[in-house]
Amino acid sequence: MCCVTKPSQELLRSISDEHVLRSLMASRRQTRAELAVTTGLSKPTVGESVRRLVELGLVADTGERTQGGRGRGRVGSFYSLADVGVALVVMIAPGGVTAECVDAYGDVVSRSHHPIADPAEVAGVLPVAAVEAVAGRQVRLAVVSAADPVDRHTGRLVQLPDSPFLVGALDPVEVLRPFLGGPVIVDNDVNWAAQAEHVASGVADFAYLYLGEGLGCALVSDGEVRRGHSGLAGEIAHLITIGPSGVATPFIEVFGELGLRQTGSTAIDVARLLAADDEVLSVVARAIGGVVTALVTLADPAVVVVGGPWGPALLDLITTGPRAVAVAAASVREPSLTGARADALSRLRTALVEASRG
Amino acid sequence: MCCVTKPSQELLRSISDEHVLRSLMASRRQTRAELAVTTGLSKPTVGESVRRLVELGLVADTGERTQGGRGRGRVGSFYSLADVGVALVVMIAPGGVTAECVDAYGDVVSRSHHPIADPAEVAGVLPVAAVEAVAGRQVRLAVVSAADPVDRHTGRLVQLPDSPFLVGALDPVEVLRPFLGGPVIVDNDVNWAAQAEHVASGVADFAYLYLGEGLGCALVSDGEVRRGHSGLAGEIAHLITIGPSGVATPFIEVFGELGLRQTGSTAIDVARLLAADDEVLSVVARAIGGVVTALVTLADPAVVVVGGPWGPALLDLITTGPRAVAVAAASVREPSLTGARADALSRLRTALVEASRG
DNA sequence: ACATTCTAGTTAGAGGGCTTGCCTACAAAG
DNA sequence: CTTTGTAGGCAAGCCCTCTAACTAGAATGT
Repeated sequence: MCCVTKPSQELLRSISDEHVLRSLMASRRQTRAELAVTTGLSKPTVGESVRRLVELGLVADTGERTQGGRGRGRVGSFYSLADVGVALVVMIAPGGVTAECVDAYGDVVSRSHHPIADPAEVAGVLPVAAVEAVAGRQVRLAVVSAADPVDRHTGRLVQLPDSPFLVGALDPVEVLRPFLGGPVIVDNDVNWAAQAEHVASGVADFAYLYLGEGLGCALVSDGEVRRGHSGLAGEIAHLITIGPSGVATPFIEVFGELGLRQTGSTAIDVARLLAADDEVLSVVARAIGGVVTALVTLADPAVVVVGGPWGPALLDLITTGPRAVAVAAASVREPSLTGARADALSRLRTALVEASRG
Repeated sequence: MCCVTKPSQELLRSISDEHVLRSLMASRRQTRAELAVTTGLSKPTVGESVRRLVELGLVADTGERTQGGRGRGRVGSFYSLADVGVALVVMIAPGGVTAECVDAYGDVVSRSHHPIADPAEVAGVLPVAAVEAVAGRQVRLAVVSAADPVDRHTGRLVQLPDSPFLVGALDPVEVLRPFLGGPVIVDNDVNWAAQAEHVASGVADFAYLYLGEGLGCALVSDGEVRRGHSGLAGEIAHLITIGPSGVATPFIEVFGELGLRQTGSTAIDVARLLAADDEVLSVVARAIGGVVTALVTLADPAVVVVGGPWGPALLDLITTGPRAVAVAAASVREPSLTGARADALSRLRTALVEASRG
């Protein structure tokens, strides 16, 4: 079903250009001869493609010449991507806002972090972090991770009944629009964390269970994070599970009944939970077991990855219901940022390829 | 990311051929001039493409000539797909086995149905139904719907603990292999039913809840049925929900506690359930509500479609938990067969396009 | 009866992209 | 100073698609 486009010479040309561009992204600084080898195209074709891409401003002669210890032979010109723009990666968490710029090679070229004490500061800090990270660079798109549910269509943070609202009401699309000339992609931090685990592990079907101040979950099916109709997939606070007395109870209320929620908030008190005695923890684990059973029966994951501040600590207590499924602790550090960064890189590269098509 | 292939003239040619082939599938019997219009290609290009496809045996001159009341002008030759093979669609249900052949136009060209009284008869009846439907035709692939969980990798029917095993142990791939020269795709009837609803409604994200002798569910995310790692996604019999007394209980056991399971079997007694009084039905509905809450929180569907022998009857009693989500009765008739047929057609067409690439 | 009109299909040529093969430029090694 | 080996350019050929013009042939109209 691939390529529903019309057959034309222009299509061939753009495919050649894509090969050259992606090869330069994979290893910068290549001569035309090297490009011909890495892309599998012929030398004249690569020469033409490079000429076009230089003219478009996407590729530039670095000025460097070969001969650097590569034996005899005529000097060659090194080409690399021109100053072609970056992707902005933003992580909005209750503890602070982080902004990064990633270039098409996947390198983080700038970074800015602002701790905050109160969610209300986000609106003020976000533009500051963004402007510091951007620092005048051309930004082609932005990818945002936020610690709250995200509306898939608008990109706004939404508050669900009775679930902790850590970051607070915010429209990242609107706030970031002045900094860039492209799309702003917003998603939940748990979804990005799952994306990072997916990239790291290569597993196509798994569930990511996040246990922290908030309760979240992400589902990866057929190699993609599935966000659902509104982007609220995995908001498991109200999933029915086994309560302390055995009565069917919404997941989040289990913590209320156990006195493990922060006073005056819907968030879970992580410190108190980790300090709880074995009896309480076994009740918590049984509730988690009910949630994992739902994950397993509905999504059939190859593995349930558990992350978050207190999730991995209870790993050994978690059962998966009647079907035996592996349970593992999350392995990626800074998972949300890593996942968002990976997505930003992939989108930036695709955007450049699109740009080469005019 | 489309088209990672090498740029070559052959690629253009194959794209042209694909356009011509798919146009002939959409409306058979076209002259070269009509094909040029429908595909958007030029007349000489279409002429060459048709010549190649005729040579490959995929397209044939029908012998018919135009002039049928279409005014003056030179007579043209009508072309259509040659005798190019069919797809076999098989539905294996507790009540019987149905086999159909579908051609590349989407027409059912043959059909055979064999009722059975006992699941043990499937193994004997399946080859008979298949041979009757096939009747000597060239079969390029088979798509099978079975009323039991299907192992995604082997295509075998698997028995899960304590869930009704309606069709019984069977390896449809092995049984059907003698009848065809291509792949055999096997999946759960509920997944196919969801596929049919997806085609009919066009909704990209929804859940399909099947309530019959067995309990099943299918999830459609981003426009595809998601089967999970082993193909067991949606096997909800053991999902924890609200039991008759309020205690957290596996879904299937709710029916056991209410005395609604068939004696000596794990299946639900549909007749008795439909005849039950309101109090029992409200308990059932509350249990379903727990399941739907799990569906909604985990998958975030745009709508929950309810199908099966007794599902739609309880439609008004079903609640969706804290998030309001539409609940609707399934609308497609013969949903499993329809969904399997649609998939078979799509695969057959793709197979023919592949064949044109040699 | 014969010219007109209109459509199906073919032919000719141009444009352009990719490849192979060969050539030039040029630096390091001997 | 010659040899060797690499970067890059040039020319020819192939082949795919397109446009434009042309041929074939039947219905219409006078």
